[in-house]
Amino acid sequence: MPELPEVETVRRGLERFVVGRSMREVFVTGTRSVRRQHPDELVAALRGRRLDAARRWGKYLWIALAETGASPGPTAVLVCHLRMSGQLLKVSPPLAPPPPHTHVRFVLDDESELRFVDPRTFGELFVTDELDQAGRPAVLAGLGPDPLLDGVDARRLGELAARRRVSLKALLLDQKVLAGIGNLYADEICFAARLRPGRLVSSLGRAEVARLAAAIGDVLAAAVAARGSTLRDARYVDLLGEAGSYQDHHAVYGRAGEPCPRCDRPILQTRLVGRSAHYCARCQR
DNA sequence: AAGCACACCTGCTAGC
DNA sequence: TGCTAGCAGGTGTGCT
Repeated sequence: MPELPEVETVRRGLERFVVGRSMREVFVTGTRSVRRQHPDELVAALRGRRLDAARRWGKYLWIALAETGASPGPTAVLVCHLRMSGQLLKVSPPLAPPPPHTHVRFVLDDESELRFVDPRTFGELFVTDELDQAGRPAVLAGLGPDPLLDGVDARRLGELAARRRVSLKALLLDQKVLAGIGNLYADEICFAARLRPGRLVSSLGRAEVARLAAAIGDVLAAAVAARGSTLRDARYVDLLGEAGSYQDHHAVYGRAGEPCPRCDRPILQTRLVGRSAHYCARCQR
């Protein structure tokens, strides 16, 4: 499931292999992946545009568009969210036929193709020209700070935690609090912070909040360095189809019954805010 | 106001 | 062996 580290890895791939190219043609099939606007509108906004930059905020990804040749036209961006099963893949010639669940194809000016593949069709693409002063899509204004781009403010986190009656798991998953953490990294962060995912956040002490803030930054940075997590069943791969390696460093996620890497007691699995949660009852309080 | 359950999907897996 | 029910989860919506 693409979360911040996976989306960041895809972004870096776009920056390296796609930025600077132009879109020769765009093909949209099906009705699910482009649903905020008519596909014709998206195609018209993209055709002939140069891909100028790749940016990210939480799990949202976008590509800044520029006119080719002539003076810079009105700035617009192509926004993408991979949700559960979305992939952006760059395929160079000779072009294999698009795999099943390929919903959008961008033909680039070097004869390569960027593809949006998404079996579960939760992911989406849209074009917008409504940007804030920092050049971010205005529709994303509700997102909280990005832990990687903005850092984690322990004081703000502590103040938020003090006045909310939710579990730590729910707080970490709330994209208005911090943007980019999903179910997998929420569990890994809780383990690194030695806090149970079910802990009520209003009960956290100052030292515990400090541990939490540090763990958020540490876990996400390590996961980005490992190019994200590719699970057995999940289909996350980077722009060129390469798997990540952070799954080899998971302490708790998907490891129910296996020994805790710190104390050897079996990892427990439970259910919290409708999600699976994994933790060590001895190491996490 | 804020927290919660549910819908949206398809592929995989456990269990019969 | 073959079928099916259940599970996986990010976000938006609607209910309590």
